[in-house]
Amino acid sequence: MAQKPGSLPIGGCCDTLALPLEEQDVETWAALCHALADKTRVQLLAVLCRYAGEVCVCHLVAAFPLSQPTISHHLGVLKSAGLVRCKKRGPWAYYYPNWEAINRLRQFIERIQAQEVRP
Amino acid sequence: MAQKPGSLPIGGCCDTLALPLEEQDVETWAALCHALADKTRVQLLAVLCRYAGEVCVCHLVAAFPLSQPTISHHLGVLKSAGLVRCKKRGPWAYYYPNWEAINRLRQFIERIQAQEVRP
DNA sequence: CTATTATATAGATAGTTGTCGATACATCAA
DNA sequence: TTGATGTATCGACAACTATCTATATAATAG
Repeated sequence: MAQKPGSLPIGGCCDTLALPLEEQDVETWAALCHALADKTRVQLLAVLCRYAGEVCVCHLVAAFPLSQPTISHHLGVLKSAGLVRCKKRGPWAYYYPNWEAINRLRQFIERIQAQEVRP
Repeated sequence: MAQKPGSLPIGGCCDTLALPLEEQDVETWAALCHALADKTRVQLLAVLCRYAGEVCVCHLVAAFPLSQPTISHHLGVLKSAGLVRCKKRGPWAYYYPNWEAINRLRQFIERIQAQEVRP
């Protein structure tokens, strides 16, 4: 078969394609994206950021056309990913964004974007 | 039951919690995150960005411990989400990042982050 | 044309996830 | 204590997904 025309000098010297990201980073970023891979959770995080400080779960349940257990589930997913935290006061639970995790997500995008070669 | 202590003046005037994001934006961002909600796809996008221009699929298949159809599947998911594009030259397929979509993802994070109140 | 190679698609399967109703747990009022 | 309310958990089910093998499609070499 023909010599590949666009055959890249991959890595500059060899034919082996190096994976740029370390396993742990891949794990972290995939987990963060996974937590935001659902429309309800994207909107939930946006609400928490918009009304940060804290938002009571009962308000969230009222704002979404979903059952209370489902909202609780989505909040749990966001919390497991570290994107939000919560504290309980009396019988109420208040969720709020974890800006550090959100920042990690932005750094991921920026690291990817840093590879772009602009004209 | 007791008056809620942390009861927020949500929205400033009423008890209804407004959803900050429009349906279409939520859809877009969830779809982008969904495409990156998998370790293999995160690494794939990183590789494509690192070696942009273009990367031949056969190199990708060689670099990952997964079957060729599985790599093809993941590239298809990234392509459906608009994060990458591809062109065929002869029998080879070359994938490359779509920086515009990656930028949309960064704008999402930034819009979320813009709500943060710094001390 | 035939054989070979690169890639995509199809089909199957095990595992995951979003959703709900039912229920348990915790907190507070009375 | 009893009842009411806010929240989390459980169990179930349908839908989706990551992966594989097998196969189809496309392009090129001989």
